[in-house]
Amino acid sequence: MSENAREAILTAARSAAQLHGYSGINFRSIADEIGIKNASIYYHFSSKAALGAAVARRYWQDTSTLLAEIRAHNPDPWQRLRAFPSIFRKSLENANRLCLSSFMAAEYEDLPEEVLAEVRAFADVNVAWLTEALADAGWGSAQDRDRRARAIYTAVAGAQLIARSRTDLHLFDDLISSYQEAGLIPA
Amino acid sequence: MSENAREAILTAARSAAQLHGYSGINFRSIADEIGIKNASIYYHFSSKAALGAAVARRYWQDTSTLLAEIRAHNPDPWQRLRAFPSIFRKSLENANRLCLSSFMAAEYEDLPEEVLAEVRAFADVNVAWLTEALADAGWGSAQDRDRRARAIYTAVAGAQLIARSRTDLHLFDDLISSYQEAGLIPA
DNA sequence: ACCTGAACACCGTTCAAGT
DNA sequence: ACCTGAACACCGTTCAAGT
Repeated sequence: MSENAREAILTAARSAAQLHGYSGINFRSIADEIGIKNASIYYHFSSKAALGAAVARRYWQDTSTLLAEIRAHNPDPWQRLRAFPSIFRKSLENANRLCLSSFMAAEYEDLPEEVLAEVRAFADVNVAWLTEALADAGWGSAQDRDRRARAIYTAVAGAQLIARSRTDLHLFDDLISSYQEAGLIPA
Repeated sequence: MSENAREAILTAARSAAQLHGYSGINFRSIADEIGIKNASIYYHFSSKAALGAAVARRYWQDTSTLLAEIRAHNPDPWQRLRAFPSIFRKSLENANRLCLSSFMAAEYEDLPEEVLAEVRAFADVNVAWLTEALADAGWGSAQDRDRRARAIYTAVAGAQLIARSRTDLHLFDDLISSYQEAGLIPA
């Protein structure tokens, strides 16, 4: 049960964090969910900060894997750029969940530094992936690509946030289409 | 002290909410700050939900006033569109505060319905103002304008969220410039 | 009309104690 | 090695009580 308990805690904490944020990670609820006592969580994670950092680290690592799969399945860089928003869409499809990193960006003032570092890593992974796709597409200069990659990531994260507040997947799709029509996301 | 206490509570709660969210509105801290006891807040607001709704309502009303001033000072609709992001920039300048509505959009799952209604009103006010500016500029069809207004509002809110997580005003300016260069914000 | 103290169930955290 | 019970200071909320 040792490795299993640790994994079960991580899974439950991530699910809670995408719904309620870092501040909404509740040790008693998580413990109940996986059938241990809340004090037991401290055997696996030294503090809420440590648990939060572990959740955020695992989150960007999983996202990095997903992005690598999209890259592997889509040799055409333009297709990759079109596929990028699908990761954010999947969160909304999954019980209206928000990107963990967006939630934690909002909670910036209350986050321990070790958690913040992982939040920044998530953004970096996404921006690097987009930059590479733009480069493969032969789009713009190196500096232009970095700027545009940040703009795309930011706008898509914003679309997820706003669509969530209306529980409206169609609004998300519509915002992404608008970005594409406007030329923000090259197509 | 009666009207003053109510106003003082609203001001302190708004400040806290832009830094820590709805869940971070703390009755004991607010009471300390304005020199009353936490139980006294319930004389002015029947619950945390009622206080949160009052804060969010006041917030979109104040924003609506600010937007009207920008409109009054900028007869040129293109100038108005360029000025729009300045409201979100001011929040960041003010101790890295986030748009209350963005924070509450993240907290969607934990918000009482009466608070959510005010969050939606904030987005509506912003989108309506942008739609009007696009119309005055003779930009697109009525349907295009509504879609584009939503996209601009969403992307700017996203830029504020991401720039906040790096405490980086320059990043905010850079993202807005990218939006303009990409043509998302007509210039 | 406006405010307070004391109590409630709830949080993260600690720690000595169990197996 | 892994888990627990009991305690701590903290939260939103209630309510009877003060002026």
